[in-house]
Order: sequence, then C-alpha cells, then structure tokens
Amino acid sequence: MVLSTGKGSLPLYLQIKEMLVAKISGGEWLPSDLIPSELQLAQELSVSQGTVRKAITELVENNILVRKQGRGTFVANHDTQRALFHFFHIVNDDGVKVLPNSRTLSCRRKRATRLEASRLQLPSGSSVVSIERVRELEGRATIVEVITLSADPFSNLIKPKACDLPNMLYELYEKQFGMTVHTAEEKLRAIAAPKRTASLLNVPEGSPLLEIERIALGLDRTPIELRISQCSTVKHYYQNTVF
Amino acid sequence: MVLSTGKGSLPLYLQIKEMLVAKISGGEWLPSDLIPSELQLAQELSVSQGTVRKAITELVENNILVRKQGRGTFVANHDTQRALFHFFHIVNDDGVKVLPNSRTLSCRRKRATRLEASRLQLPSGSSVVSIERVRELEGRATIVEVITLSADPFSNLIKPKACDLPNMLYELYEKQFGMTVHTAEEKLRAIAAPKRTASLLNVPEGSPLLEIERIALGLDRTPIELRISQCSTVKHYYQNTVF
DNA sequence: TAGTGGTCTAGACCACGAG
DNA sequence: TCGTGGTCTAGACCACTAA
Repeated sequence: MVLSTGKGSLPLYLQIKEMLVAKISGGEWLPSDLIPSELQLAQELSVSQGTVRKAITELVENNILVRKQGRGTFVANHDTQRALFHFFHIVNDDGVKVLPNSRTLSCRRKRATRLEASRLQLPSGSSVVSIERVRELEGRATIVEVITLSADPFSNLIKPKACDLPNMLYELYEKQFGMTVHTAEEKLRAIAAPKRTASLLNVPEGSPLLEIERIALGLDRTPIELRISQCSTVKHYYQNTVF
Repeated sequence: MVLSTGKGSLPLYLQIKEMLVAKISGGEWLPSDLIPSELQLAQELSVSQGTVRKAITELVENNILVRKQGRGTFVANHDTQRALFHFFHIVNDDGVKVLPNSRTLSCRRKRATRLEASRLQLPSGSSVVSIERVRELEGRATIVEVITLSADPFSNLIKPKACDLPNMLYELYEKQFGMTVHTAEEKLRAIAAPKRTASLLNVPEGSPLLEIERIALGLDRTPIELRISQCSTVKHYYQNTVF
C-alpha cells in the first residue's frame, strides 16, 4: 500500500482509514482480531504515530475498531451486546431493554417481491431467503418479523432445520457469512393489525401496531437484510435518542 | 479559570471542554458567536494548541461548536435547519423531509399532571404552559401535538396572542429564553386515534396513529419541554438511522 | 519489565477567508 | 497579506495489561 501525498489527494489519515476499512471488509482482519499497534502501522506506512492515531480514532468513533489501553486495538466484535443495544429499540414500560426470545415459524427460499428486490438492490424476481418469526418479550408475544435476505450469500440458511435459527441473527451473519451489519435505516408507521399478525400476537384484528421496516447495511453500505417487524406497543415502546 | 494537573484530576482537554460548555450554557457566549482562536485559548490557559484543539473537536462532534476554516470557531446556531434535520423525523413516502405548517389551537397556563411533572422533573402540581397545535405536511393535517413547558422560565409565552407562536419552537426557546435544545429522548407507540385527534386529523376514530412522547433536554441535560405528538402515518412515516 | 494506548507539547507547513 | 483552522511530525511522559 502506497499513500499519495500530492496536492489534490486526500489527507493521509483518511487514506489510512480507507485502507484499514478495506482490510476489515475484505476479510483480512476479522472481528475481535488484534490489529498492529499504532507505532507499527506508522512505521510500515512511513507516517507518524499521530497520523495513524487520527485514522484509528475516527474508526473507533464509527464503532468499527475498539481500543483497549495496554492491550492494543481490535476489530469491533458486533456481538450480542452490540446487536441488542444498538439495533434493538424496543424497551418495556420502565425503559429497560429486555432480551427477546424468538420462535421461527418458517425459513424458505422464494422469489423477491418488488419491494424486497428494491430494498435489497436486487434484480426484481431474484431468489431470496424469507424468515418469519415471533418474538416474545417478558413472556408476551410482542413482535412478528418477516426477514428477507438475498439468497446468494445466505442460501445455506435454509439447510439447517428451520427451528434452530439463533435469536440474534446479526451475530450469525457476521460469524457464518462474514457480513457485518454496521448501519440500519428504519421506517416506522402505525398500522392496523392484519389477521395473521393479530392471531400470532393475541390481539384483536385491526388494533394498532407499530410497524418497523428496517434495512441493515454492511460496512461498505451494501444492503444485507430487509426486516419488517410488527410490534404490539401495549406493554413496550420504541425508544430513540437524538443528539 | 485554573486547570488542575495532578494525578486524580481529569485530563486537561476534558477540563477545557467543561469550561467551554459552561461559557455557552451560562450565556457568556451566545449561539453563532465567534469564540477565541485555538492559539489564543491555548495561551490564556497555558496549554498547547493541540490540547485546546482536542477539546474543541469533541464539542464540534457534539454539535455544540462549528469550525470554519480561515474564519474561526463559532457557537452552533441551532436554527431551522438543525431543528428540522435533527429533531424532526417525519418524512413523506419518498423519504423527503418537508417543513410542516403549524396551527396553534391553544396556549394556556395550567397545573402539571403527574406525567408532565415527572417528565419535566418538577414538583407535582407545578404551574406549566400547555400548547396544543395541529401540523400540516404537504397540505394534509398529519400531527396533533400537545406541548408542556415549565411555567417558570416560559410564562411569557402566554402573553402574545396564541395564534402567532412560531412554527419552530426550539428556535424560539433559544432566542427568547436562552434555552438550547441539544438532545431529545423519544418514546414511540402505536395507538388508536382518540376522538379529538381523529376529528382534527380527519381520520376515523380508533384508526392507528403513531404517538411520539419526546423530552427535549438542554446542554446541561435539564428537561426543557415535553411534547406528545400523534401522527397519521398514511402518507408519511418516522425515519431513523442507527449506526 | 516491555509494549500498548492516552495525554500533551512545540513546532512545521498548508488551505482558506477576509481585508 | 495575515490570522484562522487542517494536517502532520517527533518527541515526552503516564496508565494500563500481560508475561
């Protein structure tokens, strides 16, 4: 890797940042790997420690790297904690986040609807994997989810028995498929409970539900997953903090 | 101001950060004021430019200061743009944020309900200002809002005719009352439209609405405003991006 | 004790904005 | 042209971790 230092070129620290992201999204460095020390990188790249430091600082702020004083810098491990605290916004009436249980109803291959194809940026009619599941919070069926994945990287998902899909799918995508979910874009609406959801959640048909359409994006902003969640907000709510 | 440099003390740059925030939330520096240059602050505080720089960098990341190359560093101006883009999450079906129009229905003084008092951290039964208004998006009545403010700093709000309250209240709080809204905590639920809201929004009673309960917090995290918005999500939705 | 990140310094040069 | 923030260097010392 050679850094360019001319006039019209990006600042060194941004070039280094891109290089580090490439190592991670290219699979050379895996989640929870220790990366070379700041001094080592600085020597390899013939820049000062401060310049490497600035690149790493921005990646730490993006939750892509994690610094541990005295130990080194690691590729972020987007595990249960992160999935739960960053991407799961449903809390109980006391404002406490509780881990949901999931029961998978089906997991099969099908052709993408127009919506699914467009959200996942696939050609219309592409083959996708579709998962339907019910999530319980504090013993109460609260969320019905329909999850759509491009069949291309994820076709192996259908092979295991449908029922043993893990609760935290993002962890699975990362460990089994090397797809790290880094960002999510959500659209929220209030809807009237459709028949099937109503019966799964044990609420009257037509009662108000919170519908969340989420696109999960990778480190390089490729769409990974489309997830439509229909949530009863009788005993829980969606929490968001804006800075 | 003297910085402490002993063992158990905070890093210098954090002490400087606190000092700068104090100047702003204390009213010594007002929104869109130019603050002293990095070099000048460094000399006054007897630290290096890099240390001041680190403090300022963090405040820029928090949207409290704004840097302008060649000109200087300014106190952030939390004006229309910011209010619109940071705190307003309702977009139309094309994902486009549109400026709402507001029609104020009432603006009066009353005693806080238990909920209002607890959210605003006031003694129960305190005097508060309560505003009710309807907001139109793209010509369509979409949101009914009930806004509650502590009467103590805000009692002047009742004096003008109720109808000429501005559309962007956070700008008013900042300019008229020196209260800058920096953070908001939102709780979202789906509810069945109550009678009054239904008639204001021209939807059937009981139809699903998105209810947003928002607490707006100041720079020092004091609660400033409680706002309950009931939104029709037929032609619009609530948008959120998670990193 | 050796190696890591965390803080801090004192300087250099560049890019930009205003007069 | 001058002062600002933006980038970059080469060092110093501290705090923490692991061997």
